[in-house]
Amino acid sequence: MGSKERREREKEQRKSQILDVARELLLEKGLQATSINQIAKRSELSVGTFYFYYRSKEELYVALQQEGLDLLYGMTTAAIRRKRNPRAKIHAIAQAYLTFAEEHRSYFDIINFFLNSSSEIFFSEQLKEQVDEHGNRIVDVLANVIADGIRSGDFRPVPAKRYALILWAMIHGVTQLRKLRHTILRGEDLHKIYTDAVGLFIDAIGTAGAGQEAPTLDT
Amino acid sequence: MGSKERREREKEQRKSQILDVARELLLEKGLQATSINQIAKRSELSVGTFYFYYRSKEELYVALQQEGLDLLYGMTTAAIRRKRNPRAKIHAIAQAYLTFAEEHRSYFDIINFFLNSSSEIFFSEQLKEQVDEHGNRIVDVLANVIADGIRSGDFRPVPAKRYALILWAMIHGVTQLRKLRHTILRGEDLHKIYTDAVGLFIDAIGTAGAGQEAPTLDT
Amino acid sequence: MGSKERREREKEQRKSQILDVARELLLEKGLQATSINQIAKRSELSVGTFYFYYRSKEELYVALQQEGLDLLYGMTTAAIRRKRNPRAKIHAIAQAYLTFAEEHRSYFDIINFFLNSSSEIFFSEQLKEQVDEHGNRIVDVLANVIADGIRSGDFRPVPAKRYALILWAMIHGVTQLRKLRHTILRGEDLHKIYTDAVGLFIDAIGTAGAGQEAPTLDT
Amino acid sequence: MGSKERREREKEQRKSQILDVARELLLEKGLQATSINQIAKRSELSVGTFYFYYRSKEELYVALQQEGLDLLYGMTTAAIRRKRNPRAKIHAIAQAYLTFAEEHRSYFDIINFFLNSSSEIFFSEQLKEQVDEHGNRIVDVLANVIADGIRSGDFRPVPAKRYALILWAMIHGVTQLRKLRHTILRGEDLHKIYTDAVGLFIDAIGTAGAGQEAPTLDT
DNA sequence: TATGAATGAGGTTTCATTCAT
DNA sequence: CATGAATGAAACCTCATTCAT
Repeated sequence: MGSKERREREKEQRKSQILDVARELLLEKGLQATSINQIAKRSELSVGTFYFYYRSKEELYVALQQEGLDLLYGMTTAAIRRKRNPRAKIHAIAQAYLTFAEEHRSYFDIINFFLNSSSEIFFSEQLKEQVDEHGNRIVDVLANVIADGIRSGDFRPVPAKRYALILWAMIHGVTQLRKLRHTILRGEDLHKIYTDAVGLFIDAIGTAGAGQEAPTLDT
Repeated sequence: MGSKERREREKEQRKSQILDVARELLLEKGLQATSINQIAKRSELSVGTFYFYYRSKEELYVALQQEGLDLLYGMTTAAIRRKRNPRAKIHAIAQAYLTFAEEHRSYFDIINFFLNSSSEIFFSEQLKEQVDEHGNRIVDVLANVIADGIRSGDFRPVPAKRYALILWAMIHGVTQLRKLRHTILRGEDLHKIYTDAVGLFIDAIGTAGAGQEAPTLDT
Repeated sequence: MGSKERREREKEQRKSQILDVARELLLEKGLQATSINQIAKRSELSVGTFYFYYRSKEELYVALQQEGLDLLYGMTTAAIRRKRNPRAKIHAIAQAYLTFAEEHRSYFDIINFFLNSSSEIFFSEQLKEQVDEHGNRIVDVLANVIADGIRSGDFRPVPAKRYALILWAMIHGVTQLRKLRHTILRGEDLHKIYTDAVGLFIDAIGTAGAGQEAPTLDT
Repeated sequence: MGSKERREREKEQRKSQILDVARELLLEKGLQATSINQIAKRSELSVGTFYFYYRSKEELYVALQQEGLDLLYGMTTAAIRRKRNPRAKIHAIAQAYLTFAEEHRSYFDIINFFLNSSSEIFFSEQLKEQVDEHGNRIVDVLANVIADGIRSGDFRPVPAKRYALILWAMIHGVTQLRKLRHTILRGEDLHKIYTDAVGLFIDAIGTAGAGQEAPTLDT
């Protein structure tokens, strides 16, 4: 009786295996240079089989995106679990973002791809919405942290969602600087920039009185 | 022997015409979908002639990048020319950046492309350095404004270059949000986010005493 | 042991359902663009099941053809049932053919496909014979009408089968003109052409004396 | 100076060579089974080069069609050149049509393809008009012959164009019967059917008085 | 009976680049 | 300087069919 379920499970596993290979290749050769044929070959599947699991390259990208965003979401929520202090929470989230970008570069790249206008042409409206829904959850986490901070008196009463977006944009922007580490960033320490950026944000929305103790940065 | 110079000048004009067409196509079809053959056809040149002026597609992209960065540099310096107040200068620069992104989207897209890791694979080390040199000038402008502000007592004594990078990353990050305007940003005003972001930066590095008069935002 | 018969009946129903879907898709996307996978999906069957009912695509086409020819045969015989006058019978048959082509386009298209030399390569000799047998019945109906007309003195003593073939070829040829209605036929009324064509045939084989009363055309 | 012209001429030759190969393959394997890759290979060209000469498969088909229709037009006009008698002219045209279908089967098949509804999906409106224009010239030849016959008193005053279409449809329909020569046509002589069909048409529109001398059929 | 995963050759088309003229 | 024909690998995707379950 459970054979149908097992089949279903195996199918999901296959899809997941394909995603693994795709991520691997993405990391090696970049998004543009990775082709379905390559993915199929390294997956030890025929091209036809690939297309049995994913209707198109587009759909593969979307799946990759969602997986990446889900991972990031997990890392984000895990990061704030043990923190009580809103300032510490924000630092922790930022740190998680950086870790994500460094240790899961292929995911980060594909998220970046979606933020490029190439994607506006490449993806259908429907798929973009699916993706962004996943992204939204992450912004919501940030917004909640900020809202909590406001309630606790740590932060000034700023519009929580708007400032969550600013924070995310800043973090993401700084992370992108990584690409310039051999040129424009020469002589600068990316991690310092990162910490300062987050500190700057907290300073700006923090109230004077509240806890200025050094943030405990734990990876 | 002015004929040699004239030839040189004509050559530059040709190259510039090709760039114009390339930008046009980029805007219409996106970077991936634009081919050399298309560029040649619309330029009313043969492919061969294209390859006389540019050794490869790579070189064309680099030229496009540099042109874009030069334009951005011009807009940036023009923006601060009439401002005396460091805070106003920063607002002006940010505004210029937004204008650049909106009115010269093809340039902005190609800058974005360079910030993607696709570029790390696509471009040779040498060319990347060329490009980044141009980018550096813009960061320098920002750093100078911050340094000036520190000297005048408007800003706290932060490391100027580092904070210039932070500011740039933030501005760039917020500008990228544009792609999400139909989904995650629904209900939010991108311009407000933008202004708040810059304000936040200035607040954070500003000294308490100095000019809090409303910044005069002129396009 | 009616269960065996019931199974047989159900099997026929299934085959018929598949044919319905196939016809539907044929009408929508054309013959070339319709694939077994699509047919299976829309039939809510698996591909495997499709291949249980039809050994190959070829066999499906043949079934479709036969179904179409049977329908046409039915319409043809129905058309002449109430007519007494041989001339009226021929008009009625022609009219039925036109109705068939217009209201069952997918059948008409597939008949046309068989008349193309593609079919000579595509189909096995055996299957072609099967198909043509069905087609033959229709020619026979025509031949009988002509033979009747000869016996009754309405028509000259022409070779009945040969003239049946001519009539059919003419009718079929005129029906094909439909495809040219927007170009070559501009300004011409296809129905008039049709009526004149049939009239021409009857005139040519008709004897001078016999009933020249206006043919009663009823759909 | 003439080098440009020579280039142009060579280009036309190449296109023509490609058409030759395409026709050859069409004859061997049928339209559906002939692929661009095959055409390129047998032309001893790369696929890329094929696409330099023809923008798409569609365009190749159209070229083939036009070439075929032009050939048919030539054969048609040549056929009536030496004939004075309108009846003889019509016989000659019909004969030319049959010769065309038998000796240039690939052209005939592709004309047939255009008359199928597959083409309605496959071809763009614009290309269809181009093709039909070429087809129109042939119908015009027929219409002129009929009009002449009416003027000379050989034929009754029928609408020339309409009857030209009927004649063409009949001829074409009869020619299609060829495919059935092993099945439905068993025991019938296609040539006799053909002659009778044309004779039938002439009888029907001919006036009683005019020349009933046996038509001189010359290939 | 029924399923649906798997195949892999083959489909059309695009691409950056070269080179003889 | 300029041309544009030629390349051929590689892109994405579809197809009829099979077979273990």
